[in-house]
Amino acid sequence: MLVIQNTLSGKKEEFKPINPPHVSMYVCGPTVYDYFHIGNARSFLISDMIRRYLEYKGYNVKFVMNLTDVDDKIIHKSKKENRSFSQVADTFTQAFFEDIEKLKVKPATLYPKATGHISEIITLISNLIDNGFAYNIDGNVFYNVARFKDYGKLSGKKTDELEVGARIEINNEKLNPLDFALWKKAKEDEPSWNSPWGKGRPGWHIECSAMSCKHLGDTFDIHAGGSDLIFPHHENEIAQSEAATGKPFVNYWMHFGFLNINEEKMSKSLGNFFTARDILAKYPAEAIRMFLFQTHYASPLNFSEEAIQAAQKGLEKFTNLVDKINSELSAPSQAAPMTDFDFPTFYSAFESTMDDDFNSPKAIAVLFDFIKEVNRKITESPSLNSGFYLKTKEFLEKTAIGVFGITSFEKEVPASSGIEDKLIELLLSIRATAKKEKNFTLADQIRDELLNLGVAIRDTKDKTLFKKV
RNA sequence: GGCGCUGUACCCAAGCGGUCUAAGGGGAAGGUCUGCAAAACCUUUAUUCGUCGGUUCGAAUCCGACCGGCGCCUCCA
Repeated sequence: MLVIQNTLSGKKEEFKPINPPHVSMYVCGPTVYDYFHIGNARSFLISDMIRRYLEYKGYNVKFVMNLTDVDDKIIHKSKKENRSFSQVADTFTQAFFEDIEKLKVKPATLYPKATGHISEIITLISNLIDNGFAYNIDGNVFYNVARFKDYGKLSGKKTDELEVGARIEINNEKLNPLDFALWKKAKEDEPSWNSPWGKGRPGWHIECSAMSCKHLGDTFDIHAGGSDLIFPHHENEIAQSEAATGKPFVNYWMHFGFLNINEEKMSKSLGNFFTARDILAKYPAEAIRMFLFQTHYASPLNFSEEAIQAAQKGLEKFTNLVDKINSELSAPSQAAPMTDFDFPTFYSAFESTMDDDFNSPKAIAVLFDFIKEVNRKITESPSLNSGFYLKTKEFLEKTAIGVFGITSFEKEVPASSGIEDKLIELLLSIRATAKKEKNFTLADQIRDELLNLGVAIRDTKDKTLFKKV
């Protein structure tokens, strides 16, 4: 039984999709005004992991991630760089897709864009005005928070208390400082669309209501995002959607902890960030994923290169076993008796852990236990039935690869594979001869100098493996 | 000011009232294997969970106070 910590109730609840085996899931995606940073990446990777685990469970997941491609930051950047807002958005949309692919994120079912849904947005705003939940003041349309009695139910905020502490610049046009823009009247040199209220563009929150409704329906299963979106963004989405449809908007709200740096939230405005690109240039996607999944999604996580390196080191246990399996399966031995190994226990340990609100750190601990147990078998008996290796491979494919994407059975083909690998093989065969002749000085010299060149080698019984480091 | 999260070994981190004399990873130390390495395996590395009280037969887990860290209330994943 899968349970999910639901922000709406503040409790763990059993997950019951509206229409099983289908699951509808919406995650707030990027505003495409810059490269995303590793903190943003955390959200993308956590939602990827959640989606993958739901699929592991047999659900058919419709996973929608929006792209905010018109907004103040994009406009600001376009003015600064003297480009059109759509050029800026296109550039960083493309960069977004490049980066998530490198991070081995499984593509969402749909990536709807705000600018592709202007008519849906206008229809939704009209609906809200007609029902008295919104008002138009000189081409600016605002949501009337006071009209929505459940306002604050997600974030636990009370409207009267908010007003007290609010440092919002008071906009006299609004009836209430908490009211937020649904439609922003066009200014000079700003992108705009025609609407019943004149030229303008959508406010930030309305796009998510419009797009999630269009692609997932009035009520859907899971809506997720970073904790900083709880208020006001998700609170406002609820207000908009539920006022418009009269139905519950979302059944399960999930919120992710921040990625901190020096114990402070990583953010663009603080300037204390690393882009995912920068990190990907130094570390493989698997190491980044491992680093992130070794902490529970809702907890804050402090970023440090040491931590990524520790994760990468731990990952070697996976790759070493994968290499071993690959080499065993390339020369299968059916002869040995079938190995006695309790796969079902590991599957159920993995599942019961992940079923508990996606406890990935504990699930990864299960995987390490599994690896240790497999290695112990291998150590005990020199020759094992290939069926054992096949089942081991299948386990890793379903869990470590299918859910976490932290290793792979496919060999990465390096760009310069041709002659380079052949030269290494040549050196290794010379070294093998040297070893046979007990010329260990030469053998060690070859090993040391290969290592200096970034090639680590490892002798096994019948052959020598190498990998580039 | 309001609301919320958090403090576990050298570092990261799970733990959701009893199986905790507390998983897992990194690091460190010793051993087996190996020509030597590497990998793998074995052993060791918190009688203790920020501090002090309380509830309970029983608490890292619940309650209170205090100390420290963070976040939201304004764009932010």
